[in-house]
Amino acid sequence: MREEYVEAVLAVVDLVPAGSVLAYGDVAELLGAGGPRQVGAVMSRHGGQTAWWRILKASGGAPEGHEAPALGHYVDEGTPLRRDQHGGWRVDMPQARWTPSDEELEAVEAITEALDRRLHGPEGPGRELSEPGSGMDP
DNA sequence: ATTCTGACTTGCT
DNA sequence: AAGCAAGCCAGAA
Repeated sequence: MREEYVEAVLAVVDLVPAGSVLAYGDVAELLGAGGPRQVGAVMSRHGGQTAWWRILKASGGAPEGHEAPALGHYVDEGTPLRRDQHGGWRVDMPQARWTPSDEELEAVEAITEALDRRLHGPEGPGRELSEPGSGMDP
């Protein structure tokens, strides 16, 4: 994926306050680009330098393969958790899910805007130039 | 072009 | 509540 997308995702992650979380799909939706799997891919490769535990599955489960350290952070930050039987736990999504304030929403918008600009280029995506040799004439 | 894979989601048993 | 299938989006082989 493009480097610009990676930076946009990480920027959003940095916006999430301690004690709150966002699902992969939520980030994708805020960004208006890519899907849950793309966000997951970004976190997998570049999440190390961020508060990666604040981005997780929509079901409330911690990032695949990182449940132990994630739990430590959740306890630290007082993230709402729910116990389930057999000693399992999961983040209480309805409570923990981050809902951006107006200002925060503005910041998010700034990010998506920058992303669109950098992704589609300073020129609009609506540009219709036909490249030489791209003709599909029979 | 086709197929496989993955820090995902949702809908249906 | 838990398991399964199908969708979904991009990158890699």
